[in-house]
Amino acid sequence: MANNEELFKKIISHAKEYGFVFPSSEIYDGLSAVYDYGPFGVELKNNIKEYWWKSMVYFHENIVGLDSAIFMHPAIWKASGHVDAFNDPMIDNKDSKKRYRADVLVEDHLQKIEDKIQKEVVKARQRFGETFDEAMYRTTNPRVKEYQDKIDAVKTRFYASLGNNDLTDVKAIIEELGIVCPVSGTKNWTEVRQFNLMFSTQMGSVNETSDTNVVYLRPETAQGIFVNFLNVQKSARMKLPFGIAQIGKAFRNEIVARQFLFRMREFEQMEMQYFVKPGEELQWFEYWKKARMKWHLSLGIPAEKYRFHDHEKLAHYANAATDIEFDFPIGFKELEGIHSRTDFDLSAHQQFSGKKLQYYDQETNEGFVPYVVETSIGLDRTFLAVLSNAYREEKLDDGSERVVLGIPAILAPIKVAILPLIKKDGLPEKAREIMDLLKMNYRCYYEEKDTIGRRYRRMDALGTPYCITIDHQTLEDDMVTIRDRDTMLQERVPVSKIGDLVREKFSH
RNA sequence: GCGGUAGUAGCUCAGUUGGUAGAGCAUCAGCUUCCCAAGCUGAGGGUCGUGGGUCCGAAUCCCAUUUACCGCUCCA
Repeated sequence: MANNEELFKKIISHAKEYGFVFPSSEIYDGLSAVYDYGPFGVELKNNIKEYWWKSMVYFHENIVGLDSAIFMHPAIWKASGHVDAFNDPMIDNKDSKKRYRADVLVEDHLQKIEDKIQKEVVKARQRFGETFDEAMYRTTNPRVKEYQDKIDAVKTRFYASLGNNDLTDVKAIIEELGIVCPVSGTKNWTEVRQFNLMFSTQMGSVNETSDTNVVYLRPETAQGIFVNFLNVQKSARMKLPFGIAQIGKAFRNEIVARQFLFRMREFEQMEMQYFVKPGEELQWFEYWKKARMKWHLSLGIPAEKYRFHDHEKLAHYANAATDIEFDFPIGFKELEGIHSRTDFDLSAHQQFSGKKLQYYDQETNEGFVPYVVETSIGLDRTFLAVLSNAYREEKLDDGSERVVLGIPAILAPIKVAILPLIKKDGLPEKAREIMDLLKMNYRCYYEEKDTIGRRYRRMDALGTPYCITIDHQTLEDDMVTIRDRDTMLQERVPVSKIGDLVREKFSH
């Protein structure tokens, strides 16, 4: 385990040192759990996107793409359940480290006081019999009145503060009431905080803060697909079953966001929602489970790095769900989710929008709300999976060491490095000619500084699969050497064959 | 969010009981070099995470804050 922590740290610093990933806003001390992709990181990330997009959209005639906006109508998040799901004021006791809902804490306490009053009332009723006037009693008996006043004073203020989101006052009320933690028995509380996983902002006039102007940064890309279901189906003339694929940013205000790219507050998803006839969803669920695993394995990452984790407790919207987990240096963690979401989302939007979201089946002459099978993969997590799987330190036969990123060739940020053995005698000019042959189709990297060995090591550290070296002999026989990143073997080939050779190397 | 640990150059670190910052590698310029890092010469780069405080004087002591890591907690 300790070894893996070390490895994880090495990967993080390698990612920074070689221009893959930087902490966000670093010169201002950084911003927690936000990261920027550097010159080589963005290439790798784009390659992952392209590889996924092609496998989904290009390889399936019945899957089409979409790029919906990050801002969406606030009612969408009511319909999806995101607004209500996570909207409670919370408070922690510092001694017991237990977390409570602040409103529940206060209400429970008020209830306890009310219970005390009730006890007195019961006693009094026994004493006074039929003539007992409870309302009168509550306002006249000194002890009961004290309790009652306490409740009355706090109750109105409490609900007003809750309604106004005045969390400071909620905290003040907890302190004034002298509420103690049931576990630790102390009053050592943190501030009251509103936990809402959605980031919000206002649309329109900045001064207007009324609820109607609030818009959220989407916490998932899926809803953009659902609300466009009919637009896509009709405009692209899709028939069930069919899918809509989308790559895009999503935002979640995680309470604890940590572990490098694994849990970020701003992240990117690659999602595909597959619309099917009701009753067929589970067979499609199985289909996509297999298909997605196949995609992962096609990257050449060993199968033992992956596993399925079937959900036993299903979310409110699903009738089957599994995760594809990856063996990160921090352990097996979720990389992709495959969920059978039933008709939950489309039905909810149908209800909230008042618009029909049905598919009309020409064969049976009936309309119905399709069921949905979702595949949702974290782009940043895939990036991290590829990077951490690729990182290795090797001891070579001559006793020296090298750090290599064994990134699958098709995803590598730099495909080919062009290296003149020395930087004179016309070698750089020849190298540029070769670069011109390749740079239209492959991300190339030209380098003439330093000894050839050092340049090879630098390319290894970036994960460049092939280095083409130009030497004096090249000027005579028009042959270059191609050096393989993983085997470090070299072969000598004619310049005229380079195009074909490189194409062949990247074709699988 | 709570608790613990840490933050000195791009990286890895040194900095003695407080006395105005150093090494190696890396980077850049030039030389040298005909295939697997660490050849030669020179140069640039740090208000020691940030903000306050104590002191004649703070990288060093105190407080706050921020970021990262570890543990707990949370994860519709």
